[in-house]
Amino acid sequence: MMDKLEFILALAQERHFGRAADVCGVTQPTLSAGVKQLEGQMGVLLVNRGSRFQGFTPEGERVLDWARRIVGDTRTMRQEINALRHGLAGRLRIAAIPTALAMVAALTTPYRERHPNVQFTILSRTSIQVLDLLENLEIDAGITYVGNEPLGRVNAIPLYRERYRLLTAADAPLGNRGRVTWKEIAQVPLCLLTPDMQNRRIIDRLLQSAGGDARPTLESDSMILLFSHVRTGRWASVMPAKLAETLGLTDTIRAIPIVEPEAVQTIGLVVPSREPTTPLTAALVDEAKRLAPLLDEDTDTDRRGQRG
Amino acid sequence: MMDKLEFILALAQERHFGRAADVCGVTQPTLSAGVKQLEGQMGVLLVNRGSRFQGFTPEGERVLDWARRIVGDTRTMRQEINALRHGLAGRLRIAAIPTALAMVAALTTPYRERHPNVQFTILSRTSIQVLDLLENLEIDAGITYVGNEPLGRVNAIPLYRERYRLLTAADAPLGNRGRVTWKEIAQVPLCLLTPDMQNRRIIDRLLQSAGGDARPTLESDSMILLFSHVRTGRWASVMPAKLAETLGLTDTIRAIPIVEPEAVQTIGLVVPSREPTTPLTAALVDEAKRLAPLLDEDTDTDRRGQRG
DNA sequence: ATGAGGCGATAGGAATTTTCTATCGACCGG
DNA sequence: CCGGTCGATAGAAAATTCCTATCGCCTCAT
Repeated sequence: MMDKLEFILALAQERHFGRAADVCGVTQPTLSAGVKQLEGQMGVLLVNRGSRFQGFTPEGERVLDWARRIVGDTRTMRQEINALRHGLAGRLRIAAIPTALAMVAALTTPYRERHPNVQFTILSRTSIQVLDLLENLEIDAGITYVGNEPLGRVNAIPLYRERYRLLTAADAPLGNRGRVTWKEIAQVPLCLLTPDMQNRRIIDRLLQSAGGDARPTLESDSMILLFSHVRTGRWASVMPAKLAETLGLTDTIRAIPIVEPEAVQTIGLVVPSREPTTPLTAALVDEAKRLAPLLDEDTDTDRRGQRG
Repeated sequence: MMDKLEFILALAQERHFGRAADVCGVTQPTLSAGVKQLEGQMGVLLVNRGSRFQGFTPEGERVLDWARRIVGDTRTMRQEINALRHGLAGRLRIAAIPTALAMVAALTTPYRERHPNVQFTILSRTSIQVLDLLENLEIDAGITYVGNEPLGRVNAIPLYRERYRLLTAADAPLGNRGRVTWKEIAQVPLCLLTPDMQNRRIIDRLLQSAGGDARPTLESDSMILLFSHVRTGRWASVMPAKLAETLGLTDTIRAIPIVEPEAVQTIGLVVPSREPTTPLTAALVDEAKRLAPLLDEDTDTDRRGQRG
C-alpha cells in the first residue's frame, strides 16, 4: 500500500511510467502493476492513459493529495523515532533561489554546530520550482520570496529583506556615484538572471516602471557567471546587497544603492504547513527564527552605512 | 507497512498479542512478527515484553500516535474516493452516552434520508469510553457531554442542553407537584445509572450539594431497565427531559422539572479533530449543525411550557 | 514445591505476492 | 510506411508473508 502511494507520487513528479519506476528503484512493469493495483483498491481509474501518460483523473488528484500527506507523515514518523534514539541525524534537503544562495551558509553553519550528524543537500532553483519541490516532498525546506505571492500550503519564516545594488566597476559610467536610480541603470549594459527567475522579473518590473528599457545585454541562470562578467569591468549587474557582499567587493568593483524606488523584497524560509514537521525541519525553523533578527539588524546597519 | 501499523493499533486496543491478532484477522505469530518487523524498521523496541504484554515504550507511544494518524488518513482517503464514485456509502460508527441515545434518531433519520446508502452502528457507552473509542479510530463520532471536561483532540458540535426531570408515578409522593427540588428528590427511592456513567456522577453531585443523600435504591447501566421500574409506579428516576419525552409519558407517569438548582448539561457531537474528516463524518457534522438550532428551540419551548 | 494454563517467541514449510525479463501493440513523427 | 517510444501483458523466478506446530517462560493454584 505504502509503496503504491510512493509510485503515484513518483509518477506525478516524472509524468512518465519508466522514469517514475527508475525513481522508485523498480522496473516499469512493476510500477504499472502497482498503479493498477491501487486503482483496483480504490475502485476508480486514477491515471488517464492512452499509450502515453496523460495526467491524473480527478480521483487520481485527490489520491495524490492524500498520498503526499500519508507518505510525508510516514517519513516524519521515521525521522522522529530516529531522532529520539540517535539525536538529530539524516539529510536535510533545501532549495533556494539563486540570489539567496549566499545566505544559506548563515543558516547551515550554526545548524551544523548544534547538530553535527545532519547532512545537507542544497539546490539552486527558481522560486516556482522551490514551491513545487516542497509540495512534492522532494525537499524539506525552501528559501525564496515570501509575503508577495500566495505560497500554497506552506509556512513561511521571514529571514531578511533583499535590497538592490548596482554592481559595477568604479571607473565605469555611474561607477563613482553614491546612489543611482533605476532609470539610470537602464542605460548601462546589464547582466541579469534569466526571465524564469523571479528576481529577474522583479528587476524588469522596476526598470520598466522607472521608464527604462528592460533589455539586459547578457542573461544567465548563474550568479557566478554574472559576477565574473562584472569583474571584467565592462559589465554591470543588479543584485541583492547581501549577495554582493558575499561575492566580495574589491577596490575596483562597487555596490551602489539603487533608489527611486528603493525596492525591498522579503526572503524567508518556507516549510510544509503540515503539523508536526520532521525534527530536522523543525530544527531548521528554530535556526531561522534565531537568525532572522540578526540578519535584519545587519540589513539596517548596512542601509544606514550606505546612506550616511 | 500499513498493516503493521494496524497491528500495533490493535495491540494498543487489546493489550494482548493473541486478541490483537484476532482483531486483525491473522494468527498470533503473524502479528508478533509484524510488530517485530516494525521495530526493526524503526530501529527501536516499541513494546515492552516479558512473557506478557507490558505496554509500549516511549518510542512505541509516539509510533502509535503516528499510526493512528496515518491509518486514519488512509481510511479517510478510501472513503473520500468511494464517495466521489458512488455517493456517500459505508458504515458510520457512533457511540453515545445512554441518556443521549434517544435523540440519536433525530440525527440519523434526516441523515439517512439524504444518504440512503449509509449504514449505522450505534453503541451505548460511558462518556469516557466514547472518547477512548474515538481516539482509537473505533468509532467515527460520539455523542456525549461537551463543554465541561477537557475533551482531547476532538471537535465538538453542541446539540442540545440536557435538563433534568423527576420521573415518577402521579400517585406517588411528589407525583402531584409542578416542580420539585433536588433535596426533596433525595427522599424518594430512586433508580439511577451506575456510577461509571457521567450522568450519574452529575446527579450525585447535585443531590449532595442540595444536602440530600445520594444513595439510589437501584442502579443499572440500562435506561430501559430504569424506566420499566418507574412504570411500576413504585420507583422514581431522574432523567433528561428529552429522554423522558421519548420513553413516552402516560397519565400515570409524570416528568416533573427539578429546580434549585436548575441544572443544565450540554450534549454534543464529537468528531476527531483531524482535518479533513471522512465524508461520512463530515456529513454527520453537517446534520448536527442543522439539527442543533431545532433542538435548542424545542428545549426552550419545553421549558416555558413546563414553567407556565 | 509443583503442575496446569496462559502468553508470546521461534521454526519450518506452504502459499501468496511481488518483481523481474521478454515481448507485444499502439501511437507519433518523419 | 518505418523506426522509435511508451505503457501493457505474459510467464517464470524470487521474495515475502502467513500459517501450523511447538517451545520456553511465567503465574497461580493446589
